[in-house]
This record gives sequence, C-alpha cells and structure tokens, in this order.
Amino acid sequence: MFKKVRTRFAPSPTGYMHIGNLRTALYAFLIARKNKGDFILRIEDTDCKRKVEGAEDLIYKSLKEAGLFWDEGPDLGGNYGPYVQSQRMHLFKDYALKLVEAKKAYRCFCNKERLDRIKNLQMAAKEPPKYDGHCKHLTEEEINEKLKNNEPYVIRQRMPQIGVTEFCDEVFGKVSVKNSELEDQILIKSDGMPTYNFANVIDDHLMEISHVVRGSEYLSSTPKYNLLYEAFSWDIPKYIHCSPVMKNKTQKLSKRHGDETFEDLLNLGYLPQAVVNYIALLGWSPKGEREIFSLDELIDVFDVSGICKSPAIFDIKKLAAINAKYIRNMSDEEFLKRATPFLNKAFSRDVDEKILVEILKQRTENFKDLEEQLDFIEKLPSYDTDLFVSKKMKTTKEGSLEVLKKVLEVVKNIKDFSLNSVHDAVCSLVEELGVKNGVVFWPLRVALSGKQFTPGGGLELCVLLGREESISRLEKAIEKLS
RNA sequence: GGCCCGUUGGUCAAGCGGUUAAGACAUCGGCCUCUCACGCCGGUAACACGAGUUCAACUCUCGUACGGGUCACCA
Repeated sequence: MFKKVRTRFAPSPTGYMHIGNLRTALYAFLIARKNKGDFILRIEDTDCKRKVEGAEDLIYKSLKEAGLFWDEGPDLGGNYGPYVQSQRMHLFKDYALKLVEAKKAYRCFCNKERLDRIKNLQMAAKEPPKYDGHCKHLTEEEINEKLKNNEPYVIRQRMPQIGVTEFCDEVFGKVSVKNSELEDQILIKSDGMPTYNFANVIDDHLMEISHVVRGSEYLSSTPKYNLLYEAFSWDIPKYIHCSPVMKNKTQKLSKRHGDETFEDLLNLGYLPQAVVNYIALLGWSPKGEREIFSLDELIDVFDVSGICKSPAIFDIKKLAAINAKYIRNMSDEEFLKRATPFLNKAFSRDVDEKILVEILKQRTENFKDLEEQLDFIEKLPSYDTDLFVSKKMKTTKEGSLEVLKKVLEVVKNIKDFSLNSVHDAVCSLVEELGVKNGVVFWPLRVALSGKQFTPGGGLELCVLLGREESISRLEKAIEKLS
C-alpha cells in the first residue's frame, strides 16, 4: 500500500492557467495537505507543438499566487525526479518491454495503411473501430525476423477479451467497463516514445502518487490504466475525477473561446484568494452553510465526499460577490496596496488616500471597476445640466444654481479644507437655508463629478479634489446653469 | 453510432425513504441614506419525464428525453 498520501498536478505548459485546471490543482493540493501528504508538480511538456515560451514560469507564478505551494517539482527537485516529462522519456520503453516479456504486451508491426484499412472496414460495417489483434499471435520467429529487418513497431498492451474491469471512483462511485470494449492500446509508439496514457501510469507509479485527481474525461479510460497497474502488480491509486467547469449548459470554459483564465481574472481585479475560494465551491460543497474560507480553512474543511458529479457552470457574478466580501474584510492598508495599480490608471491627481479608502472599500466589487468609477477625478467629464434635476432630492436647475452660488462662497471661505471643516461649513449652509441635505449635496456632487452616481458624496468629493479644483468645478457648473 | 457518466429554483448547491425541499449568488420589494453602492429586513423561484419497488420516493430500480465525456502511433 501507499506509505503516504501523495497527489500531483500535471499541467502542460500552455501559457495560461485554465480555471478548471486550477480547480483540479486545488483539490489535489487540499487532499495532500489535509492528509499531511505531499503535493507534487509535474510538467507534461511532451507535446512540443503546444510548447509556449515562458509557460512553465507562468505555471509557477499562478500556483504561487493561488497559494498552492508544491513540495516537489522541476524547480524544487525531490526524490522522484526529474519532474519534467520530456526529461523522463528514456525510462518508459524498458517498462513496456517488461510487459512484453510477461506476455502482457506485444510488438505490433502493422503499418498505418493496414490500420486505416481495417478501421474503414469496421466503420463501414457500423462496428466500433478497434485494433483487430493481427500481431497478437506472431511467433517468436516471425517477430525476430521482423526485428532483424528493422521493421518499425509499436508496443501494444494485451487486453483481456472477456469479463469486466471495474473500479470505485471517489466521486462517481463504481464504474465498470466490459473488457471487450477495450482496445489493445499502444504503449510505445514506433519512434520509441511512450503514449501519454502509458507515461502517465509509469510516472504516477514511480512518483508514488496515491490519489489521482483529474478531469472526468479520463473516467472511461481509467479501467485501461488500472489494467496497466495490474499488469505490473502495482498498487492502484485512488481516483478523484472532477466534472468540467462549464461556461454554459453545453460548453466547457475555454481560453480558446475567450473565457477568462486565472490570469485574466486577476487582471480584472479579482483577488487570487477569492478566486480560489470560489472555484473550491464550484463542484464541491462544505458541510455547513459557510462559504468564505481561506486556503488554510479549506484544508481543514475539505472532504472528497463533498465533490459533486455534475458539471458546474462558472458564474462570474458569484465570484464578484465573493471578491467583494474579501475586499470588505481587508485592512485599509491591504486595500490601498491592491487598489493602487488600478487607481493609478484612473487618475494622477494627488488625493487624500484615507478618504479614498473609506469611500471605496465598502463598495468595491473588483478593482478594475474603480477605473471607470473614478475617472472624473482626473478630469471633469462633459455633462448635461439635466443631471442637476433629481426628483427624489427635489432639486431643479434653478434651485441648483442658487444653491451652488452659495456653496461656492462657503467653499471659498474654508481655510484648512479637511473633511471636518468642509462638513461643518456646508452643513451650516444647509441649516441656514432650512432645506433637506440633498437639496445642497446633490447639486454639489454633480458639479464636482459631472456624474449621476459616484463613490462618496459631495463632501468627500470636495475634499478629494481639493480647494482649487472644487472651486473651479463649481464655477463651471454655475456658468453652465446660468 | 457503441460504451461510460450526469440531470434539485436563472446559477452554485444541501438533501442519502417520511423535511414547511436548506443556504449562497442573481432577481424583486422595503428600510437606511447627500447619489449609486454597502448594510439590514422580506418576497418570487426547483426535484427533467414515464413506469415500477414501498405504507411512503428528490432519495432505490428500469426505461425515455436532454446534456457531457470517450472511442488516435494527441496530450
């Protein structure tokens, strides 16, 4: 049996972190941590066509941002290396040959033409395409003869003809497949390189992976994997197959179709921990009603039994809600640190950060939105004087003009321009006029922002913009209204 | 098409034979309020369908429909 819980995440270096993959990584990570086991990173880079420059670094970067630190990997090393699949290619053929020796696999010399021919024949007969076992019963002499002639060959696994192979998936339960459905799959290609399936089994075994966490697309080929483990008399790992993350009822989330990757979400102003929290909930549910969990808390509450079988549709609105909760729980310092890159894009004016944090922290859903919400700080947008008319606040253009003239005088007389002094000054004007707050504050806010909705009210905007700018914008409004 | 798997409100989902079928997001209404938002309170909304099994079925079985996956010398 396995001495220790060991899980792995085995991404290909594609140049981005897919949300579904990240969730798979998360579950693998959680299972390892929960059981005081190891979480291994293995890069499956044997698909040269897909290789992207810098892709490996991006995997490291994204996993670290998500907080999914690994115990062994290409960068860290470990006792089971190498951890990059392309560096392991030399070790597979010997294993396949062992199987050949044990008569559990055989060399197949069929060429592409023959394979195509039988496939077409089978298709025409409406049979499922499957290798016909032509080379299965070649005699020693025949094989040696072909080898001597340097005929190219592949190594195929000898599948049982009868019976069923079944296994118990931790998520899906019992899954069984008739052996007659199974093809004598190729283990080693004619170039001597292993097929993905074969390399995977060997790697997982050599790395002593005890729990295989992967997408449900492997569910129906898992019996084949198990037959391989059995052929070697190796321990079969536990399987945790995860249903895909969808964009809608019928389509998977995919980068190719423009759906967000993990990196995209971060650029949109979502916090890595909020994304991790959300995807943990996509296809898994905790026991109680709580939904907000830090990574450490997830380790604590995570349980494979909570993983759901059916596919889950990614809902960015829910992510946004969770992100908002995280933002509201941040310290002011943290908020400012996270928001600054986005604030810098929105404006360059020097403003009171304390006030800014105060008006923004409670209302921010994601940082990207700040750019649009705060664009007026940099430059007063052109606006229509209709904005001064608010039914709810009972303001009119004429009334606003009168009020703004008075406000302008008040503002001009404020000395130190702090939130307190502006508050006191404008409020005493309200009192003096004997009107409701809104009658004064609404026109003030519109004059300062040129917008119908803003973060913060007239007071905060006034202080944020400062004396000179406020006066200038008030004068502009008065001019527009006159 | 064969095989494997799935199906509870718009979305994520709890539920493991007897429940007023949770909760969250979204949505709607109200309160709060110098706008919007936040926050608080409340509402609308679901067991895909059809047969069984059972005293009783969202829960078990079998079909149907719909959806997904898989059938490579791709990974």
